[in-house]
Amino acid sequence: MNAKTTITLPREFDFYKCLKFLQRNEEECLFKTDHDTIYTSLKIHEEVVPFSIKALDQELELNWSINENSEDLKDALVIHVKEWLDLERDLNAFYPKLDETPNLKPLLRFKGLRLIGIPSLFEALCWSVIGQQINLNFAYKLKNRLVKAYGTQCEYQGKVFWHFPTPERLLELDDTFRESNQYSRGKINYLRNIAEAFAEGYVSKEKLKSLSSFEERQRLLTQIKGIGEWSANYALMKCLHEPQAIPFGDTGLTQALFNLGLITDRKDRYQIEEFFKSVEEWESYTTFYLWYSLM
DNA sequence: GTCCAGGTCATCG
DNA sequence: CGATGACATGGA
Repeated sequence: MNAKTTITLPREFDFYKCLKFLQRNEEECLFKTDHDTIYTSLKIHEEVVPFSIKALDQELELNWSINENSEDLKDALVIHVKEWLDLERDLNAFYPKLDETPNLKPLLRFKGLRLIGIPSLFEALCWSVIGQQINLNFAYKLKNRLVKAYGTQCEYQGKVFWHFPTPERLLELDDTFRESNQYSRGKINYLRNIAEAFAEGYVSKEKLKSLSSFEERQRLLTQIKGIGEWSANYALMKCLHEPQAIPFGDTGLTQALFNLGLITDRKDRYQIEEFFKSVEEWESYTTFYLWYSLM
């Protein structure tokens, strides 16, 4: 049996700009897209539920298959999609900031783009480790192999995609997998460290949310070996939509800032800190728009 | 062949 | 402390 619901869209929202970001790499396996729909999955009560998100004029239409214990499935899906696509944020305070800073005006052409997140903290941290130090194409290849070896396959409306592995599954990572899949020793160790932290309950999204300051949240994450400042801030930005989470050291970020003439020395952290003072409270949104400017 | 990609850690001086 | 090298691989 099929079920559906809709989400009314906020004012500043452009589905196709978001879709372009989602379509940036063909190796992406956690969701699939076509011209107006996203196909993906959400885990609820230990069950992976595939569903679709279709863009209509004024709303998004969610579709999924009904099963026995899906009482609160609808609410969970709506909350998840709102979080993933950051639909609740009021962007009206952001665009004046871009308009006021001369070199940021080019970013106004991305109006309606939302900060596409990674609602699962575990996945966000693993993805940050996979992306460390290598180019994005290679990172997507590595993620693809990891997910297909340890994740869950889904099929919905004729599309095939995957759900990210659990921490318990990634505890199984070993040298056999490493050697045949071109992972470095470092990445495997780091992924295992993250998996351990989650399996033991030492790190969780709930725990992170209960901390009262950015510094405390950053500290909890960087206690995992393999999660440095860049990875912690990346995860805080993509998972908690933390406004002040700036992924310092990010080559894409510095490249974009340099392209727009906002910094003159790509290695000068001070210049980057100074720049971000001009977009206070919107640091992560600006970062996301800067990344988008590179696509 | 060299250098750099959505970095991090261990090991120096 | 700050500097340096290793890490796996592919593309420019």
